[in-house]
Amino acid sequence: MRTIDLLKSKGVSPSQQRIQILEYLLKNKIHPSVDTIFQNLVNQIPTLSKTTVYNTLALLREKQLIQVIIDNNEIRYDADTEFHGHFKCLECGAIYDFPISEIKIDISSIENFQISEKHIYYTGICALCIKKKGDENGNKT
Amino acid sequence: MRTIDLLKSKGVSPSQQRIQILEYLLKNKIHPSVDTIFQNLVNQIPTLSKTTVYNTLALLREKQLIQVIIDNNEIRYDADTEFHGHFKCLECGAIYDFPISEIKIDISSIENFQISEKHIYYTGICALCIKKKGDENGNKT
DNA sequence: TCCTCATTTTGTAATCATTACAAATTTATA
DNA sequence: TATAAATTTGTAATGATTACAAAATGAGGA
Repeated sequence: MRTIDLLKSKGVSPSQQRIQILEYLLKNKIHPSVDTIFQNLVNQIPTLSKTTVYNTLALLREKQLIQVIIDNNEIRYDADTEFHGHFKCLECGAIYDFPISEIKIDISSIENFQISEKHIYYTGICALCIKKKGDENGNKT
Repeated sequence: MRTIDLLKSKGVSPSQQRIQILEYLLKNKIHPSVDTIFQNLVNQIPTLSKTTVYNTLALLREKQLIQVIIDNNEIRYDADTEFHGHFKCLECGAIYDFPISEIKIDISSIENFQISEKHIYYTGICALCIKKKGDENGNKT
């Protein structure tokens, strides 16, 4: 589906800014921050304001066209709205996706609760960074 | 185990500030923020500085004596280090614990990754707030 | 086409949690 | 007691996010 129709299907009028921001997220699956999105789009839309990026992302989130990753210092964005987990590498800062096939929770403690968002967020060191560190140590002596 | 021994067992020298902060978390299972902790302890330790609270919590987290809940606007703290999920009510702000009996992830995408923290964070509206809202609507007309 | 109203965008100025940093205090050790 | 190390403290940044009002844009009717 075209980005315009995606927006329309959720009742969002497709302004240039909204189209470009959503399109950026659909094409760049790097879980960018507000600042990354802004820096990458301000070339194409020279008048773009960071407030617009904030406003638009809040709207897209509300309409469930995107989901957010609550990171330590900032929020990162993901156009993949399927339920999945995120892994943040504390070394290089990259955020990886990983699938979740099943999660069993004892529902009794939050029975009758109305759930709106589910976040699965792991932190640690990714394989690339572990290897990099190992190599560095190996080169010593 | 006494709080002092708990600290010692992880190699943390048990200063008054550290004892009181950890003890506060052990006794008040409300997932408090830095500010809540500070406000509640400054009566007992009049010289207490917010920086100390930050420093201490970072230390306790590093030593795995506590875990953190990465909330939208701030970090909240939990002395229960067992793996479990958190539910944040967007209406009243309370954070509930819930047990997780099993979580199956397709490990292949993050194979050989070194995991240090796992966060399971749901948001929505808790049963109390749903009921409250229902009652309010019922009282109308 | 022009006018008017509603929507969207923009820029600036707050807000607020967190961090940086260096001085002051406390504790441990010789 | 004297000295060094560890801990605490206060103040000043930092930086993401929000508030808010003005400016720009777009839709619909006369």
